[in-house]
Amino acid sequence: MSPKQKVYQGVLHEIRKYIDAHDLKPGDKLPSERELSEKLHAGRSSVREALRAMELLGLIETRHGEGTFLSQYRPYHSVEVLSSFVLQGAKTKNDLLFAKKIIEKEAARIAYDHICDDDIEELYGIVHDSTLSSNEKHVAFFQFLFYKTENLLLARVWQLMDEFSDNISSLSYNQSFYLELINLYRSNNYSEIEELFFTLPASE
Amino acid sequence: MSPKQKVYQGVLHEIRKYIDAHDLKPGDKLPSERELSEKLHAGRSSVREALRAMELLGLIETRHGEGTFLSQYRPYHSVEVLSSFVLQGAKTKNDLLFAKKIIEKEAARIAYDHICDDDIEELYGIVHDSTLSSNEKHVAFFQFLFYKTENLLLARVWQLMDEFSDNISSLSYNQSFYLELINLYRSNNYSEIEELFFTLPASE
DNA sequence: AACCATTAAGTGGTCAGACCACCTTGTTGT
DNA sequence: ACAACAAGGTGGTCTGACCACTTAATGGTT
Repeated sequence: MSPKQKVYQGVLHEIRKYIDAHDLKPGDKLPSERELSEKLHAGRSSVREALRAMELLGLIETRHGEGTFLSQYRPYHSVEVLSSFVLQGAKTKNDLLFAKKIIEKEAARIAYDHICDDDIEELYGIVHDSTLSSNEKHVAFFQFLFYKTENLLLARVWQLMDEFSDNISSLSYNQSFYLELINLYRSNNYSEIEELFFTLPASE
Repeated sequence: MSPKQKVYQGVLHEIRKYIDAHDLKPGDKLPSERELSEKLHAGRSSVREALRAMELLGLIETRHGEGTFLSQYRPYHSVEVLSSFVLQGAKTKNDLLFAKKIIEKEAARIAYDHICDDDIEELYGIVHDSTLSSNEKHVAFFQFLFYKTENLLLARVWQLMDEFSDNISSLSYNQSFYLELINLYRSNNYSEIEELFFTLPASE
């Protein structure tokens, strides 16, 4: 398939498979560098390149003399590094924001089938919570929606995109948007969700 | 300052300063690994650990035999890698397949606005290409659609999900599905795309 | 038996050197 | 003038060697 793939990328892939196969959770220990090197038929330096990259992304935590451990996913590692290299492409920025919007829209639609009156009240409360900033409301609002979709994968992907887009430009919608969506939920009006997202006026 | 900081992190910092000091822009060349190693008083492997991490973040691009270059900032790389590790936490088969289907659906809708008659012929050709397996057709079909959306990020995310779902169960639709979608394109019938995806009979 | 110091083994951190594969450039020979 | 070849620079990779740190086993002292 990809004969030109570098070794460290292959190692990365293998490590992922290992984690999957052994069902490792945050805090669990990974094999030692030497052991990985031997089992994957790769030099230790190549293994380290993969591990270092993972570390910078905040995926693993490494403790001198002890070993390498799976860490709770902490995005600030990578975000920190990325923001220190202030390089931006307008095209990619749009891609990201657009993709994010699409996922939000789908979440709103999927949640439609799982939402009850109490949930609607909860959403209403978020929108009117004066202790939250505009952006925090947005995150809380959709986090709840994603929770309702019961699709953890979509939620994770969205969360990821949100973290990255935060670094570029924090996006939220006008308050009227959220209220309008709530109204659609209340009035059992599924078909207009699509339209709402397409015509929405984004604030800043 | 940071006595316990690892060498590769220091190198990372120095490289950033170098870029800043020389006002390097995307496409510009960085010093060679050996040169960096010498000037920063670090081993070449340490320099490489830093560079590999940067590469995974999408900050640099490395070309064998030529050198290392600053790249346009693309979140894709990191999103890709991060997703691959986030995915295994939410590896419910249904979550994955469902999310994938949603993205495919959205791609089909977005492509709707960018597709011309020639493109439709191309799609038609893919579906009737007898040299392709059912799964290969699926990949080729949607790869073309994603290309038309001009959103590389979505394409990558989908590709990633496809790779993962491959391990679970290779999913493709009945041939009639593809033909039906093509028909919708031909007849300028946008509104039924949604329905097509929701009522489709999957054939593994 | 309980305790603490020592030791050994395992692990990450780092470096140096050696090849290889690839690209560019300049030289050579026709 | 042109094509073929050669050399040097660059990333890609591996090996082996230390070092620093942690943990667990060891063993002797109290």
